[in-house]
Amino acid sequence: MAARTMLPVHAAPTCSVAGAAEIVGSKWTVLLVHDLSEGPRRFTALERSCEGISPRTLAERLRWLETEGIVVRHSYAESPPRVEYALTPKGQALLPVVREMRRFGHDWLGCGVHET
Amino acid sequence: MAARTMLPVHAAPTCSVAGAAEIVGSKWTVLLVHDLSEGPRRFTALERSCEGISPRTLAERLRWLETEGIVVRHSYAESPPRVEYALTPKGQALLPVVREMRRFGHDWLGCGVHET
DNA sequence: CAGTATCCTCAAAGATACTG
DNA sequence: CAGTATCTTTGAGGATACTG
Repeated sequence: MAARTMLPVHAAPTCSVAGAAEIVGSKWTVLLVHDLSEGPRRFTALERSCEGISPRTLAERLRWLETEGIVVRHSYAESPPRVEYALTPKGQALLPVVREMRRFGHDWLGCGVHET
Repeated sequence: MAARTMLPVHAAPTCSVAGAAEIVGSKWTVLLVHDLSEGPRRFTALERSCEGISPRTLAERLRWLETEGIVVRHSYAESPPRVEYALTPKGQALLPVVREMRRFGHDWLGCGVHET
């Protein structure tokens, strides 16, 4: 897919499925939620687990997820600086979707057998 | 989201979630599966229920879903011509994902309350 | 470490018109 | 009815380099 419009977000989609699709409709979004489901993660950790994402895209996605209320950013004024991202309750509400996606991938795409 | 690459499909994604995201990662795909979950539908019917999709895009999406084995096309040599699209077992396996998406949309996006 | 700043590519998909 | 043919826009997101 391509130039899908990822951002209208508050245009109140016609149906709940379409609304969820706006959010789920990105490989990165889903992957990030999946990663964060195991606990808070730092920028670099997410960068590593999302094979091939660029820092630009990662920062953008995280910012977007934050405005969607799916992720929270916690910044600790330490040295070296530490920032962690975590799921909000809304973000956690997305986990059943991710779970079913994983099941589907496992059952029908013949992959992910050994993964979490 | 935008110019997301929707088609690598057989590049065997790293994990099952990513694999499913390749499929679910389009508003249209999900909407079409959702529509077809109620039974076979004709081109024009799908065109109507997918508010705003162009015939070009619809035809393309359907073709893609067909090659993915998610949808079957049945063409009846009548006059006027009739073509119907239906979900395959693989396509039906996607329904739990759609169901969870709908639940999420309903619970957190405040929409879809009266819809199927 | 956790990002920004720039530049650029490229494919999804809209609009419109036409056809077997 | 069920699409195809063109043409064009658009914007996500990759690459790379730099910074508080």
